[in-house]
Amino acid sequence: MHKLLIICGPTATGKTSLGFNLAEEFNGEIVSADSRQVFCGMDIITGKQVDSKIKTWLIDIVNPDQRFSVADYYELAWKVISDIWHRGKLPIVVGGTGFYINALINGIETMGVEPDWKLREQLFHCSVVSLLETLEKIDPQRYRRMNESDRKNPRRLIRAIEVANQKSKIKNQNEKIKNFDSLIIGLTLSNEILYQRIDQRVEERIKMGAEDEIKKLFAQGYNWENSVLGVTIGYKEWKEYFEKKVAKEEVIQKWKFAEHDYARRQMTWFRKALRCAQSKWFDITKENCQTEVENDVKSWYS
RNA sequence: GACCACGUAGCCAAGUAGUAAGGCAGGGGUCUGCAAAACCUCGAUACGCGAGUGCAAUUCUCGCCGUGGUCU
Repeated sequence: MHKLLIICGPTATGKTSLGFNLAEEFNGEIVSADSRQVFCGMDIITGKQVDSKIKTWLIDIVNPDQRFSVADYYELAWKVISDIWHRGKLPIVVGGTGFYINALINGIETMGVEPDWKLREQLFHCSVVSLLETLEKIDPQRYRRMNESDRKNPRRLIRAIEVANQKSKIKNQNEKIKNFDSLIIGLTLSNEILYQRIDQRVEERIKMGAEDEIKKLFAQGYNWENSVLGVTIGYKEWKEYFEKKVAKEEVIQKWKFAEHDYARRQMTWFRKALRCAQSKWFDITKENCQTEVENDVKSWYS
């Protein structure tokens, strides 16, 4: 059976470096699972890393003003993975976007129901209550399945209505499930140290020219509204700075906090994912972490 | 040294004679085509110290300490 290695974990845990090492050792290629590194020109702030010897796929594949979603990721990622398999190499999925990784492994049943942008725009102005009423009317089952959190989430409600409108397009789950042997490696460490690492990395990115990167993107015609910049950590925090409303120090602090928050959300995702599949956590602050991972992969791969 | 102001959770910050908003930070969670998004949820027994008046003080009075400012 084909093998698929997956490396996940919150930001700033060294997933990419580990990926490169393992790729070298096991004749692999990297398949990125990162919802922001797909965008061209967003390099420093999203933390893109390249290795001259190791091929990395699914980085720099669209422009910041183009739409990209899990569905796109799913299609592309499987295409790439199949290709790597055909060439007799090991695909190593590396990334922090839990949603993408989860979709890749388990498939998405409503995939195939494309976004109805007209509908979305229409419903955008509706209150949560009226969205709920609409959904309850057209798809009571879905309504009942939703939890407290999702019922108050307009974005999810709108999507649910969108799906309900095109129910016939929901694909059979089985079609989407691929057959492969996967090993998931999760990287962790205590929040305290993780936050220190994040803060340090933010400082480094500023030194590397984060501010200039944003200016360059502006110069290319991208702005907070027409691109993904306005909803991306490390970029959106600068908005008020460029509007001369806040000092740079404040931007930096907000950026750090946003990364902490993001790391926490990533962890809740991975905690769940790693509970079921064939997977294992590694504490990167442990001395022999790297060796342990290598041994695990070795015994799984052979 | 004198005068004035202030002293509320890790930080910022409201407020009241009957034991106290909110924000940030922090923790937990949701998740099936925007996911670095969007959304849900949870704390902490915080009113500088001492005395006085009051049924009752964080809230009033006095003293002390601390911080900031003004003045000679």
